[in-house]
Amino acid sequence: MTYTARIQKIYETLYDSYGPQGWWPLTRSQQKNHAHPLQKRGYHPLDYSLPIPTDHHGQLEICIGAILTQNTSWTQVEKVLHRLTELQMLHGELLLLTETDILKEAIKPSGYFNQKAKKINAFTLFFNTLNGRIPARQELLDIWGIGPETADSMLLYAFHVPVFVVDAYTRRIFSRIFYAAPPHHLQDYHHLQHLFHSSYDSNHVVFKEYHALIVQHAKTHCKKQPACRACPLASHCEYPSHHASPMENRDER
DNA sequence: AACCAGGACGTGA
DNA sequence: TCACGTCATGGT
Repeated sequence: MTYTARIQKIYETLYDSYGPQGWWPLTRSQQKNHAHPLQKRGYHPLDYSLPIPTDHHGQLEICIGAILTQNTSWTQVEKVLHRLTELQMLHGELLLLTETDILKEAIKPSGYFNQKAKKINAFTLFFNTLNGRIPARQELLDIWGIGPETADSMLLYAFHVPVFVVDAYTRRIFSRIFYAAPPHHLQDYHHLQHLFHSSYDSNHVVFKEYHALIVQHAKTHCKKQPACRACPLASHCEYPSHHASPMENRDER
């Protein structure tokens, strides 16, 4: 079985198991149609058109969220985004007028507030020059504080550019799935990204859903200490789960 | 009470 | 290039 076929099969399985994820969450997204009853606020499953290109506020919110969530849990970022919304600070111009100390205080719950305030400022300066234009990937990477994952998250979820987002979860899950016969350079961002790009033809819908499903799967089953019991990917995975947890750190102590 | 969370940057070899 | 230290808060 080719890697492409496996990548595609794994996507189908994840989608069947967890369903459409409705990423990226937007605080102001009012879902049209009748949404699923117990759906979390802000998520918009099966609506891949959000944010619409003229919704600069939504675009900015996603980009700021992408910066804030660097090495930080999303629940902390949600708190900050709601604080920023109530303070009416999620606007490109107002954000730059805000005192640095005020901004730092507002984003404190999401951690790294000194670095992230600087990153938000650097990005907002650039964002305000866009005027609705879609940025090039390299333009984003040239901004201080924006690396490959943050840039691709912005491109995919705020601007609907078909790029696959690789994160720590992606590496963890697929280093286990390809445990026995790993593709070369599985740890490298762009090599891993290419594996997904070559499996789909610039499909922003699949890329949005796939990354979100990976996050969901990493949180429920493929955790740092894996919970392989009832794992939906068990039949696709080469990781030797049966002697996983107790023996893993046997050389410690 | 360590460990983890939707990374990126600066440094030295 | 690349491994490693640093950045910070809150939840488990």
